[in-house]
Amino acid sequence: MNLQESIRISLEKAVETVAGRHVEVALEHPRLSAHGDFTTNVALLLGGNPREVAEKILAVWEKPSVVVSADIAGPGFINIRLSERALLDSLKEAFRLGEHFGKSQSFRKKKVIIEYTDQNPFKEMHVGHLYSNIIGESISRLFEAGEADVRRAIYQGDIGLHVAKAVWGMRVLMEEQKLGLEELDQKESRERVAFLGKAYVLGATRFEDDKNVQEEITRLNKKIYERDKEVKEIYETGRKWSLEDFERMYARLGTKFDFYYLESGMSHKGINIVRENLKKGVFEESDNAIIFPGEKVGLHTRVFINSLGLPTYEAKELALAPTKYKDFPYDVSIIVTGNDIIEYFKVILKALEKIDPELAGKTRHIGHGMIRLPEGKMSSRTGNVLTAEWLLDEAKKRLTATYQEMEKETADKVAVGAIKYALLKVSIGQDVSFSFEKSLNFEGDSGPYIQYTHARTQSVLANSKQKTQNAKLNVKIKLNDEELAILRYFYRFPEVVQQATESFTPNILCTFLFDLAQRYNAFYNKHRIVDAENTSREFRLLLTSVVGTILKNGLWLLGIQAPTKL
RNA sequence: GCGCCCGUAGUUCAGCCUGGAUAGAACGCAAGAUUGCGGAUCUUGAGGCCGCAGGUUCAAAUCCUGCCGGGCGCACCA
Repeated sequence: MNLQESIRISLEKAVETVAGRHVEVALEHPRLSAHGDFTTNVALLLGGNPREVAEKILAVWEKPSVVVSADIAGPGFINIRLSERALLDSLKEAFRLGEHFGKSQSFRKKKVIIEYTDQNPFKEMHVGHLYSNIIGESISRLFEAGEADVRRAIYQGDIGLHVAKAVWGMRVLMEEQKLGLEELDQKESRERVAFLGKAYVLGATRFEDDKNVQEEITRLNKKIYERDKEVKEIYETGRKWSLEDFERMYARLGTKFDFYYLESGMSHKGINIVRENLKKGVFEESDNAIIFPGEKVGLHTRVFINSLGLPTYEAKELALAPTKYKDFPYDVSIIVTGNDIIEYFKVILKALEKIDPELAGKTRHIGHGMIRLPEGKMSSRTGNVLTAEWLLDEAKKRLTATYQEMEKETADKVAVGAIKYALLKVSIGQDVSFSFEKSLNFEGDSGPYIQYTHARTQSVLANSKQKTQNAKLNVKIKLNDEELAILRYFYRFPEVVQQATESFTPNILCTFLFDLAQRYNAFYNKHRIVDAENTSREFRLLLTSVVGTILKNGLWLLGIQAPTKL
């Protein structure tokens, strides 16, 4: 914000006079509002008695008019307080910007590609994929708010043993239930994928238990690779069901992909890249396989092409990077996956660094944690898999049971928002303990609470006879401490968005929105009762309008819908 | 054994990258106010050797080292 800039620059000038050299001044927002709007520890860094140094700085500082006071505190911090006028001006500025408040040009014209979700056809979306999706979508939107040119990508494992297991299971189930492909094809999308899910579990279970089945599935796997006539139709139909159902889910989640990459498309290219670089000495041969000797650089040694000459995940990943670049010459490439493959990615990036240092330098891997459900148990063996769909439906079910008057469509938005918020409010990389009770609670640090507060602002504005557009702020009014407290808080929004984007931390945005919502509710709860005397109507409406916009924009950045009525 | 991540209030988590003031929230708990309820709302409060031990620093939850405890990964699955 240029408010902050002007203070910093003038302060640096003062410091230069005192210290005789240029020193960068870091202006921070103190944790306690009693410590002012901005604070700096520059006096502590210059040497000498910090309090004396601070006094000297203050003596020569030509304060911008927005600064009303500056004090020395503690060991030598300089605490700066802004004038009411400055705070009110920032409110008006935010109001003027409206929908643009929080947006910036920080990433203007930067091309950013984000790969996330990475779920596999023939299997249902698991809660882990859901988590990846939620993070990826939010990061995409954060970059979009900075005017980056963003493309969303998904990489899907459409081939491999898991597919063969599912296809095998399909055939068995179809025979048992005397159902044909056409018949199944008529069914609803949800039923079809439930069938696929069942088929996969059957195949996976029997694969473990029965040697004959194991051989059969292995043979089937090869046939799928070769697109053998025997399996072509069933494979392609199953894949179609899967991919169609994914779209239904993406629509529900509010996400949409620009690029779809299939693992089967990377095999050939991956092999070529590895073989070429084998000659250049990037890779080595060992036990008939081609490996990357990661141990030499403190990483794991990994196989890129196995002894049968087939590319592994790593080789395909090497092919994916240039493929993406060809489709969209990016400045930044972000890949979101579970943190269990962090070590693999380090190896892949190291290999890529030797092959194409530029691409490697643009790539950033983000590993997220696992979802823990304390109220239930995880069991993938029995078919009691925790699917994303189940999680969303369960949340919706619980919500409608408690709030029976809520419209179904709204309930779904709130349920999805509740889950998204619960997952985004903790830092990426940590495991998340998910609790329905806490996530769905309309009180406390939850998605529904933010959505509720947003809806409240909209209803306040709708009920007010006075149009906010015409609201003129009487700057002569004396604001009380509460009012100032909210003003001191909300104008940091653009800064928070910026920080969340740069460091991939949507959780700080959650914290901010929650704090703001709390302050607003506390303020409003009082004044709808007391009314008029202590605060001006214009001020309340203007504030409501700005807070509403921030909550709306903030929720959008998190990928959460903001209904105007709950 | 080696590598990576984690350990903060009863619980779930921020804060650690970039060291600063009294370590913050939420839920839960306790007390009070109000109320047409054992519900709702508001106010206040209690609750912390920041895993342990060293080191660096004017200053350490934060940086470094060692240890203890937990999770994950360590060559032809993704």
